[in-house]
This record gives sequence, structure tokens and C-alpha cells, in this order.
Amino acid sequence: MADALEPEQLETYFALMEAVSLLQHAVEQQLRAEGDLSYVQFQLLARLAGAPERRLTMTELADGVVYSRSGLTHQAGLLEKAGLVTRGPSPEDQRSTLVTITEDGVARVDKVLPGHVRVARGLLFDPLSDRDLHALGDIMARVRDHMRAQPPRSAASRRRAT
Amino acid sequence: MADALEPEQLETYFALMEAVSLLQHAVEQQLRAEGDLSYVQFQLLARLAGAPERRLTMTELADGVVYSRSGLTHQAGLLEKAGLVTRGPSPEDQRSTLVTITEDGVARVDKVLPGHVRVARGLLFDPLSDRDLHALGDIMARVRDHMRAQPPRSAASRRRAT
DNA sequence: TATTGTTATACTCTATAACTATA
DNA sequence: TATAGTTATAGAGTATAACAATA
Repeated sequence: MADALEPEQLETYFALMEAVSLLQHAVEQQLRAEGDLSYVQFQLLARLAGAPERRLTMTELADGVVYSRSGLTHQAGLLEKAGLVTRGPSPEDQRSTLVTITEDGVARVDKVLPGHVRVARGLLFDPLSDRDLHALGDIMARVRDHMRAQPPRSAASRRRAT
Repeated sequence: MADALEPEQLETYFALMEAVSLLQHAVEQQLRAEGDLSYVQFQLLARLAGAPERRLTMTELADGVVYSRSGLTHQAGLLEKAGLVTRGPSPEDQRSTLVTITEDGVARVDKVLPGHVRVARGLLFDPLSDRDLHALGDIMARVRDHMRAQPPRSAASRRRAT
């Protein structure tokens, strides 16, 4: 339990943060240029496209993507205005809103996906061996699951009322 | 050269993006709560605190942290207004602005650092073995260097005039 | 009473373009 | 002419708090 991170931890932390920052920036440029989408919007559409009946409730949709309910309402409103999703009441729970991706929405995802993949491959995967890829995937999945399980911080803030 | 990423690449990519998103969010919460700083502002102060004479030119300071010149001017203005840095002309090149961190600025970094380290350790390093840490550090350093060297996208946009 | 979602509002961050001044 | 930095401005994203409706 030292006060500071050890030098190797520090280097790793900074390398991770800078690399992902560069990756995020490149991905957002590509999505904006080729599909007029932010990364958050892309994530929302991609989730919907992969959902059982191409629809999810707002709460399900928010999970892991957005950190405030109003933020999701705002983004869903933008996607709806663009004709990429529709919103309607849920028959099961009248409080819920069902968000459904439209054909245009699916088409938009399909349109940006190749470029997205190209950027991810060119920046992230090109310099990695199969062995590296496997190690990185294993490590980050473990880290992600650990982070999801952490109660203290915002990850679970959806639950907070006040 | 397939069109899509292979499944393992896709999982790795999403795990990386989600984990870092959670980490970024947690770090920004901590920096804001304990030091009223954004992550970008923290990075700028940390760089200045580590610089030879605790000062850098705007261009040096921007490198790798910010993607537009005006963005840095804005952030430097905020830091100056908060008394954490001072700005003055460079004696060597009259076009340059030298940004110097103040004692208050150094104190602010010192104030938030323990909490920052606590968050990084709790979220990122706790679930990793020494072996994992070493592998992650090696991989991300390689990825970062590869990304820095990529010309096409925004990483080098500082150079662009028009 | 707790949960789902929206609204209104305010704030921060970022980026583009036009501009000044120096090399 | 090219570079360093600022300004003005506009747009996007995000979050808080107050609110309405349903469970």
C-alpha cells in the first residue's frame, strides 16, 4: 500500500489513457465524417441493431453507455429526429419507453461499420500479434468486469434517485 | 483482409473501450470533486509540474493532450484565471507564450494525486497480476507509439495551418 | 413509495475561421 | 510565407433538479 503508483503502473496507465484517447478521437472523426454520428449514438444504434426485436427500453439502452438518464433522452431525441429510431410506450410496463431502430438506422450502422473497423484495425490491431490480441482481450475483459462490479462510483448511478 | 473484425478483435475492442470509458468517468469525477479540475486540466498541470523549469510553450504543452490550438488557449485561460499557471512571452521567440505553473498549481496537483492514484489502482490495477501489468504496459506502449506515428488522422493536426 | 422517463436549464468542452504578431 | 497564439463564435455533450406518470 504505497502512496504512489509504481513506475511501471504509471507508465502503463498513461500509455493506456493516451492510446485510447487517440483511438477515440480517430473513431469519432470517422463516425462523424462518414455517418454524422457521435460514438455514443453509434453505440446506441449498434445495441439496438443487435437486440432481439431490434428494440430496447430506455433503461436497457442506457446500461453501460450513458451516465445520466437525461443524457440518453437527449440522444434518443436526436436519433429519433434523424429518423434512425422510433419511440413508443411499452405494452408491458406503461412507464417504459421502447426504442426501436428503423431500417434507416440499421442502414446507417451498416454504412459506418466498415470505416469504423478500418480505423480500429489500423490503429489498434495492426501493431499487435495474435498473442498480444489474446492477452489484451483477456486483461481488458477482466478489468471491465471488475469496474462494472464496483459500487462506489458512477457506474451504478442509474439507480440513484436523488 | 476481411471486411469485419474477427470476433476476438471485436470483443477486445469493446472491452477496451468500455473499461477505459468507465475509468475516465471515475477519474474525472474524482478530479472534479477533490480538485475542481478536468482530466485535460490535470494533464496540463502535471506536465508543467514535471517540466525542466516548470514551464512550457503553448505548443509543447498541447502536444498529445489537446487536438486544437484554441482549445488549449481556452484551458490555459481557465487555469490562469484560477491562479494555477501564469502566461508570459518567451524571451527566445517572441511569438511563443511560456506557461508556468504556480505554487498553487503544484499544490493542486499534489492535492488530487493521491485520490487519482487511488481510483486508478482500485479500478485498473487491483484485478491485474504483475504479469498482466507488464503485458498491458508493453502492449499499450506499442499501440500508443504506433498511433502517434499515424499521419492520416488528427494526431498531427497541430501542424495544419488552414 | 419507488421507478421510468422527460423537460428545462446551465455549463463545459471542442472546433472553425478570422485575426495579430513575429520568424 | 510560415509559425505561435488569441479571439469570437457556434455547436455538441453532459448533468442536475424538478416534474409527470405508472408500478
